Amino acid sequence: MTIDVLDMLSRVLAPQRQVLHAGDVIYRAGDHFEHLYMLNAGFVKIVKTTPEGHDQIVGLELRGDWLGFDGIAQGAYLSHALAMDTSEVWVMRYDALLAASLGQPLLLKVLHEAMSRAISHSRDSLISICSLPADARVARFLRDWAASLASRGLRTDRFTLRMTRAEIGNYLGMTLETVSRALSKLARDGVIAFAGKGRRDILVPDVAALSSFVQNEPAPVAQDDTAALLQ
Amino acid sequence: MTIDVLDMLSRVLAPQRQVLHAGDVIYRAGDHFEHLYMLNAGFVKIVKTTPEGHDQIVGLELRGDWLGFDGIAQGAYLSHALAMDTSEVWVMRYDALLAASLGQPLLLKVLHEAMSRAISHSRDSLISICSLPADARVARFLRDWAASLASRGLRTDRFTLRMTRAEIGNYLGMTLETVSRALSKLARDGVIAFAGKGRRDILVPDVAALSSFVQNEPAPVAQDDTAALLQ
DNA sequence: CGTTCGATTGAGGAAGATCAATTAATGTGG
DNA sequence: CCACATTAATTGATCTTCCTCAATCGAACG
Repeated sequence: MTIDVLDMLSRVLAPQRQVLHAGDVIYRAGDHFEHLYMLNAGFVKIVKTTPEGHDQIVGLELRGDWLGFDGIAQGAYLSHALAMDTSEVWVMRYDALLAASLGQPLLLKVLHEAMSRAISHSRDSLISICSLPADARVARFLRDWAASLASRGLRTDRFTLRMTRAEIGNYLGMTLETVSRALSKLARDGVIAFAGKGRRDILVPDVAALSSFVQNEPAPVAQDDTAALLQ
Repeated sequence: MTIDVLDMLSRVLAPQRQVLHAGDVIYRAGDHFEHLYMLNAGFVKIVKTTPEGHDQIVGLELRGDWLGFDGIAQGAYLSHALAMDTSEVWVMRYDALLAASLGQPLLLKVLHEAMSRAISHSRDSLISICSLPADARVARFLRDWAASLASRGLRTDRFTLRMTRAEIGNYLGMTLETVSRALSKLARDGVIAFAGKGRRDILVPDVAALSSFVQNEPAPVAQDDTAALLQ
């Protein structure tokens, strides 16, 4: 389905293609907003610098993902987009996109659906951080990653984390040590296994086991179950 | 500025107005998506039920805010929208909105800007939860609330929290006791004060003091400052 | 006036951060 | 190809923050 979108964009807009290498910047916070990007290959992280000067990873994007929505509101991007691997983005002027969407309602539809998904996704991240203990958060991260790969037709029983423990921890709101311990525990429990020499190649024999690990973690932090009913 | 948007929507679409009372449901997760809503008055919370069955507040909306974006992607809402006070929403069919926007590019512009802001806002919430200790998170919550009121032309030196400690804690990812302790500490430090008999009326003599409290909290949890530079 | 709900405050405990040491993988210059 | 430097990852030992449990207090309401 994301392939359809790529297809359509390619046909309707014939966008300029831009090849990137690990470390390349696609846009930076503060840059004048003019373009949206469609990631056609590779791996991109979205980073935001906090007022206190720390970097926080707020998104990890793969093929078929849009980049740059956060620039629309203020006419400037509010985050950095950085290639973490050899990647290809399609560069599209926002105004050209809007113009094209007048004659191609489907284009507007996919654009809105992508923005809607982006809202839901960041809300889900929030929920994950608020309501799951560290181990389960790491498990959920791996499960979501596997699901991401699956939706793109890639294998999910074995994949390579192309990021450091520190980056994973930053993304999930915990320290790199906690990430490492969580991964070790998951491996000890047989939910995942390591392949290769470095410990970035992950084997997931059973995605369902990962999911049930997320569920069965004892600690439901949340209170306020009456929130939906009261007031 | 949000007034302009309300103005335009009122003129262009003449939307149906719906009055709500505390506890009324605007939409529920799973409901068929058809409408977007513009909140013209009152106070609405967006709640999502986690797979584990707990409720998490993912948004608090005031006058000028849109409701329902998360329904676009899947044709069904993914969250509940609940009035927390007497409120008025304008009900707009999404397809009518799109149709109207063809002849009124400004309409599409404000719609996109609102979605863009929604993405940025939930990312900012994530950052707050990931990178600030509990006290600072509460301080930031109050500061953001004051800023929200200010942008709507309301007074910021005194306002009423129309939610319980449990709801605030749920929204901020901490327990109600921690919220209470944080508020007590802020009051002890003179950054805020309580007015009235109940402890929901907050005095903020100096918004800047709140902000500096957020900044000066000793604990920068984040590591991975090299994230933006490496790889 | 008692009941109920929300808020505060205290004491103890647990999850995870911090500090520190070790090992493994990668890269560099000789 | 090897010694050496560098970065990433693991693991352990403490320490801090915040959660949990519990008691008290206040306000609102019938």
